[in-house]
Amino acid sequence: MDDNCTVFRTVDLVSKKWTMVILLELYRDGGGPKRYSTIKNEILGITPKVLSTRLKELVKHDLITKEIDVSSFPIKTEYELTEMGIDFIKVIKEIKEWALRWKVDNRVCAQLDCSECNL
Amino acid sequence: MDDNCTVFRTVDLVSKKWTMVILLELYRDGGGPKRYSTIKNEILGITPKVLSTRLKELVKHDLITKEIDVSSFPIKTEYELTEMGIDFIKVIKEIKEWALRWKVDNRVCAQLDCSECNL
DNA sequence: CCGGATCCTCTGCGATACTG
DNA sequence: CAGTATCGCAGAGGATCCGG
Repeated sequence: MDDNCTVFRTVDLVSKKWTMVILLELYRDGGGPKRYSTIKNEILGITPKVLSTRLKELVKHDLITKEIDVSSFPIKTEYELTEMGIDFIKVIKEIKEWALRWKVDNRVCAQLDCSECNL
Repeated sequence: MDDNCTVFRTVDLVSKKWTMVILLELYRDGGGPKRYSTIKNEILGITPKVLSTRLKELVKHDLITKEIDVSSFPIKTEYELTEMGIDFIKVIKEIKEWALRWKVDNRVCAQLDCSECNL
């Protein structure tokens, strides 16, 4: 198995730090377009540089789209999952199912069944 | 969403670099126990330090087991997926399915349907 | 020999400040 | 508001070394 393998390269892309969390955030609450600042404020602990970097990667690989509204002030940028990005959410759902089967070690998630994530 | 969320923390664990590739390698060829050197030689590009670190993490979180055979010479260590680890393979399979749906961009994988990964 | 540990380098991430 | 600039540190890459 080397970097000529599709799965290998895909894993390398999506398993970068914060990537799945960002995708999950864009999926929550119905999956509509979300602004940079909204994402940053919802994801606790992420820094602007990393968020910016990840968003660019995701746009480049067509998992999300970026729309800039220049007419408004202040400038409004919105990110949204593509069909391909939405389809990837099922992977994260699978991770959630697995985690709940094997690793439920805190009361909050056990009670809520991770409903906060809207998964 | 913060680090009190089970999904959040699980993603942080499994999305570390090389983790999924290692799990996949332990699943290939029937999923029997495999030696440190075998894993290192099969996964092109991984360094001994990172492999060692990831294996420890995976043992700690019960996704794999480590068995040391002191009686033999040279000493033989073998790693093997636990039931929990095997169950996680379905996540990686889901990633493969997704990759093949959206990202088949090289002939090798398109032809082989990633059969080299035994997925 | 095998299964790592060690040392060093270098990219990547975290934290804060700042700008078009 | 949506990022970039800068700095410091942790983690990954590369080579070598070492105990059993």
